[in-house]
Amino acid sequence: GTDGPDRVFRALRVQIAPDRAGLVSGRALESTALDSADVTSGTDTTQLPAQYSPGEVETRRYEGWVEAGYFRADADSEAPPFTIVIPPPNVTGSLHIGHALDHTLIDALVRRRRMQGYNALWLPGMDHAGIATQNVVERELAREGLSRHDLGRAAFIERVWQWKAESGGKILGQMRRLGDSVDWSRERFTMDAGLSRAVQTMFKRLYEDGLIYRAQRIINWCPRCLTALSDIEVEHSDDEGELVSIRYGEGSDQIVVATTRVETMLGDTAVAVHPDDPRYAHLVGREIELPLTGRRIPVVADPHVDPEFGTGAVKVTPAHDPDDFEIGRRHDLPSLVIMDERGVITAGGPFQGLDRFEARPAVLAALRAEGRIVAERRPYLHAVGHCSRCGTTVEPRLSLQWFVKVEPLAKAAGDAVRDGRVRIYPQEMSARYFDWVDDMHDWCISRQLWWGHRIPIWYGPDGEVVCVGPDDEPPLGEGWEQDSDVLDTWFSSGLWPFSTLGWPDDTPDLRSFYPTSVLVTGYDILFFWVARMMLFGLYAMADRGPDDAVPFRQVALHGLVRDQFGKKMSKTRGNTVDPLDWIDRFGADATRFTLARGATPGGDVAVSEDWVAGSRNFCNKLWNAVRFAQLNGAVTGQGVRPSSQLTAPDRWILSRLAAVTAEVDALFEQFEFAKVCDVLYHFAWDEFCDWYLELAKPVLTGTGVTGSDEAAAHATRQVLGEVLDRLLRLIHPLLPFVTEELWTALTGGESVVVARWPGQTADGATDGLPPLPADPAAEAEISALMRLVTEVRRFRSDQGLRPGQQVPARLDGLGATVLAQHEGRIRTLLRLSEPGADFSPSASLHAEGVTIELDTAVGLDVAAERKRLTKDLAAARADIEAVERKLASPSFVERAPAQVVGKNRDRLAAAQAEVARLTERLAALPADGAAVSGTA
RNA sequence: GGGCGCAUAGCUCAGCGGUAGAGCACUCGCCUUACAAGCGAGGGGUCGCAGGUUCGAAACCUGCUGCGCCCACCA
Repeated sequence: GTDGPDRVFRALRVQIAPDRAGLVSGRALESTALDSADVTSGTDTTQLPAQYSPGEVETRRYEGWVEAGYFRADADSEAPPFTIVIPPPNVTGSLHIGHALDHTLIDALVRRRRMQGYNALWLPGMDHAGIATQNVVERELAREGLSRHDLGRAAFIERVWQWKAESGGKILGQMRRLGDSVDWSRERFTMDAGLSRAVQTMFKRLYEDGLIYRAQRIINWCPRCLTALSDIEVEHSDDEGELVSIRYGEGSDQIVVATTRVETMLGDTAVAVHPDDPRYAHLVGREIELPLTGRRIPVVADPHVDPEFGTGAVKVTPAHDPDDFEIGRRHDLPSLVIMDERGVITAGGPFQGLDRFEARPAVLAALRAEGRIVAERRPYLHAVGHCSRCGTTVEPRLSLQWFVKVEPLAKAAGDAVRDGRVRIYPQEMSARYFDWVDDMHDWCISRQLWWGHRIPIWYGPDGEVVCVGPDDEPPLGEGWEQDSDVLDTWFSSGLWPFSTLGWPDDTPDLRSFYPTSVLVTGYDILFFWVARMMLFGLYAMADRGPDDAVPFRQVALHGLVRDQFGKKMSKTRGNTVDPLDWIDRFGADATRFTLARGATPGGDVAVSEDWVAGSRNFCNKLWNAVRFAQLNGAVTGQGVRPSSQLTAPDRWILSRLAAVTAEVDALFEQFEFAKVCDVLYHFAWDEFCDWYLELAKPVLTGTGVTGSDEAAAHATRQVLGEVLDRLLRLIHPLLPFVTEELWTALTGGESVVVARWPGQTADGATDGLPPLPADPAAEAEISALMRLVTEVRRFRSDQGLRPGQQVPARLDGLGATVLAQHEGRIRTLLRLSEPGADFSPSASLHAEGVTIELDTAVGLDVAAERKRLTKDLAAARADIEAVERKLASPSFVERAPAQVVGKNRDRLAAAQAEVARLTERLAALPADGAAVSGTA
């Protein structure tokens, strides 16, 4: 009573029938026995389909893995830990293609470590994303004609939780589709009770250490979101504005100031000039008239003013400009607030109630009417800050906020990278990190929002301020009230590497899995998130000592996903990609491979549908390689015979696989995902499929092989099985689904997810796979064979001969040797069925290589051949010239490494031989057309 | 305004001191009994420009040009 796909599965195993393969694993036999009905239904119908269909496989496999508990880490394990915490996606929406990239890379790292025998934990979770989520839900409410104030704080928060349940569920579903091997038993959310405890604990510690303080400051304010923003939540862009010069004062007491924000003049409380500026020395200390207001304001001298810029005089608006605020402090000026939290003028008078952008032209007009405008420059490009969430122009605003005193924390965060306790990949990116960490302003952490961690501060009726820890009782009684603000969402994300493991409690998870191993994320949140985790991790976990307090040992940064033209993806551009769409149409593996394949360290990834199709084709290639292996009775689990009993192609492919395995290991350690993909892709496709399988065919089918003996065939079946077995394991971290489907079918093993990695294993893991023998001799032999075959094919193609048509060739030197050893294989590769004839070793063995002889009697094209030979000759001559020039230089011979000189000598000899051979062949060619007689 | 990075085949990119590479696209020939989502062969690049260092430069240095990105309180 099973469904179709399962049948295909068992059928696969049936293919490894004992009579074909000789031996087969017990599991495969069991499977065979389970469903004898299918076995008898005939081999033709029970073969693997010719194409891989990911859809059904992926969901079935994923659920199977979760049920089997493969992704669950064990805090009591003896094995060395490997931990990655997910960069928690915002609950605001769904995962985009950038997440898919991030998850693909993380998953590949985690899966490899798991196979290597590490106690691997990938901890999943999500971020409550304070302002972003609140905005989304508020927008939703707005569609119902409601505002959050209509609901009230408690009901609104309830509503956000509801929203989180839906949206969060969607995200988790997407992660399953991607194949993320996360430990679902450890899923976290930044607003969980446990994490809230961590937030409160952290706040209290910082507060008690004097690292959190409350102060009246000019902060970035979003008049739309109605909250403070931190510096990094402000995005600057060069916007068109106007630079207006206004005359303040009258007669000899006049001074001209320039501003881009005319309307703020209503709040001016001084004019500042440079102390050494002779032009205005006489005015310093005097009061002049401020237009439109009837107020008189002082002229002060402040070194901040640049006498070179504009008129050298600055209007000072302490309540609405951070610089001016500082000047105001230095000169004890009053701060006059002329705007409310929505950016509406509250200064009274004719401008009362105007929005800041309406007030600007209105004030300008009024000034002009009084003849106060000296000059106007427009358009005037200058940097303007915008809210990173909604794009609204940020308004500097004087208000009472909570801040983290960053300096001591940032110093430690910088040092951890400087002295190598945390390594950033690629290293060049650490420069950016230092730029920021070494020059960080205090961090404004209070937000005037409802969705988030409430600031754990209570104010008493008599001005008392009490910080309430998670285990403290909040002060009760008349007049006590909790601060109404919430914390910046990055406050809780900064705790993520340890709050998720149980901190502040000393849990087994925290002991086992902290510090985490690698942090994988896009360079775009290096400042937002990575730096904050460094700040907080080093502080909170300081009792572990400097080495183990770090939140992660390595930071692997990747880039942004871009479209096929390298353009940034954006909704307005309409070039965004939904990862689910690609997964539906091409499969999760193809989607993952496409992303991984472009992932150079720190580099952006350009993708398009064509590339995904290419990756899908690769999956299909693997599928068919296994199909081939099945049909030919590949054997796994037996290892391979000693080299002396193997054919050259067998030894060659094993040797190559050994090299590839080592290469892949080294590349993974450097987070060179693109190269890992490249190496595996070319090994699997070019070397294994295009050459090895073709070479194995005659052995396996017993045709065309000298002696065609069964022992050799069995040895090759073992090699075929062994190579595919290991290859699938190597690719599994990148293509988890196909490899699982194929590996279990091929080997009868339980799951490749928990199969042992073919390369390096964790310290203490004793059951690694034995290393494969390197065999340089076999590699040389087979590459000679490849050259020979390629040369003949090229000739055939040049001459327009049909495949399989006899080629009149003479083999010299190595060519002859290769042919003598591999004639059967070569005949198969060249589709030459008849033995002997025009294709045989020649008696003339004057040099290495192949000589193809034109037989005009059968109508071969002399002109084409002459063209080819001439071209090759020119290339060879150019080569000689270049190398000779090099070798003629005494300084080259003296100074270049001996190896390089030797290589060049070899190259020269080879090129000279080539020229001789080509010259001879050219001379031997009949005149064009002349020899083609009527007898052809 | 400051800092960083990039300019290599039609497109996207790798190579970063010793014979110019990949994928896709393109041309030609093939339904070869694993795969036409395939097989075989091929064309295509004075490595942005100008100097310099070196026996040797796509790679190192300088300048220029053209693009990105990050940071930023110059009114």
